[in-house]
Amino acid sequence: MTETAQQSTDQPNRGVRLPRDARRAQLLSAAQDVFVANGYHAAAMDDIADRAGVSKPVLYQHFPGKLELYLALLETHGTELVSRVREAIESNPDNKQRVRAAVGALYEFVDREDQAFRLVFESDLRGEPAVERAVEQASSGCIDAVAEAVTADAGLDHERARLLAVGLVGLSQVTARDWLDTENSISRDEAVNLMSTLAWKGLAGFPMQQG
Amino acid sequence: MTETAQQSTDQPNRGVRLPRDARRAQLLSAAQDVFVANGYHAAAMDDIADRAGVSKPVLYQHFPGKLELYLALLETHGTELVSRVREAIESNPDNKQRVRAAVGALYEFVDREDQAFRLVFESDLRGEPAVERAVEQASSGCIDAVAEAVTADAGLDHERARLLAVGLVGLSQVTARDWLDTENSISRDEAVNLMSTLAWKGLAGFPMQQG
DNA sequence: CAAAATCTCTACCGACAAGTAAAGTTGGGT
DNA sequence: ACCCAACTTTACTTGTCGGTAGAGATTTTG
Repeated sequence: MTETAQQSTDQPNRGVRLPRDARRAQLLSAAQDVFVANGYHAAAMDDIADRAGVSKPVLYQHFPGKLELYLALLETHGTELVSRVREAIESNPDNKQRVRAAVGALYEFVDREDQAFRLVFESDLRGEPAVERAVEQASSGCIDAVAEAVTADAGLDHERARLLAVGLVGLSQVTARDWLDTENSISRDEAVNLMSTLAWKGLAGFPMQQG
Repeated sequence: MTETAQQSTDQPNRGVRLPRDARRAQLLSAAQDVFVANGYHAAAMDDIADRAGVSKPVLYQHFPGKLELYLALLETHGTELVSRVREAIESNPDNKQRVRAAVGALYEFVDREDQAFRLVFESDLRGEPAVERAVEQASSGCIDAVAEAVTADAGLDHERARLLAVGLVGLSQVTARDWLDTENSISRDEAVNLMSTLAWKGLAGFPMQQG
């Protein structure tokens, strides 16, 4: 039994009091649903409060404003993603399998039920430094993780290795989103296989190319 | 005394009448600057009018609303991009050079002075069907062009070829943007070389993989 | 040179959403 | 059972921005 049950569409539990942590978690969850569905701008604080079965001031007792609420989600999922990618890479000895694991981690993140990736990869809030920083942090976290693994193997200097890493992460991210949009598509495993093979074969061209 | 000579402080041409087409073009240019700099939401119609040295009602005599103005730019640059990619592919006989030309076209587009790519690749307007359609059209236009070239060469079925094409386009697009952000970086040509090599070597792994 | 048509500007309206103050309500401690 | 404290809610304020009406200027035409 989930004591912090979500109020999806109706609000049967309006008025019930929750411990502070549970309430905060519930608000975050509701906010995520609304932000994912509508984007930052179209998401109204009223919508979020309604979704949580709560009124607006309650929201403002837990978060100082809309931006902070958004940032809390963004940072959580950003670091989450970076962790998953790092784990995937570090828990595999072989470099080829590392690439596959990294691509797999990206796909898994995109395939999550809560669609958290839309916050990180499709944020519609621009010009806000804190947001750009959070997104940049997630992005460069993944890139650095891949770049480290690639540098040694491909025998490239840091700058070029990083560009390759950017390519691999971008490739995974974009294809993962496309794969998700294409409903009746091939299985996730096969998509990951295709992409990691593409990446690996591509990388294989480089040591001899440079040295 | 009552000279309205204040005109020349910011916008020297304030008050000057222009033929309809010229005015429209100027407005589009101003709008692009503002949309690129601030994104859709933060761009105010007043800003655009000011930037064009014109007042707001003039804007509304040429475009029925903010959305239509935005769409006009989006569609123009979207089709422009697709054309460039198609040209790049079709004007090269060799498949390897086709890949390089396609990647080069993406980089060129991103490297344009007016930064039009930010409208197509970083649009912060979501939920508006017309916008999603325009972006989708640009995206799929590029993808299809690449997919056609890839299908024959790699001996893959349509679905997998398309996924690969998505990967190549995504790879180019993401790395191009990253390359642009990294000021003191390697030259565009070398970046294009790196990426198209990565793509080509990666693709080379596929005919034998499947057949 | 004068008058009208046309273009442009200043000033305004209304909608919408973030954030808040004060009233109302519920539950826990004694 | 009662009262206090914390939690919730209703209802409001405020600021911003898309869009518009009517006044003012300028070029063209008779």
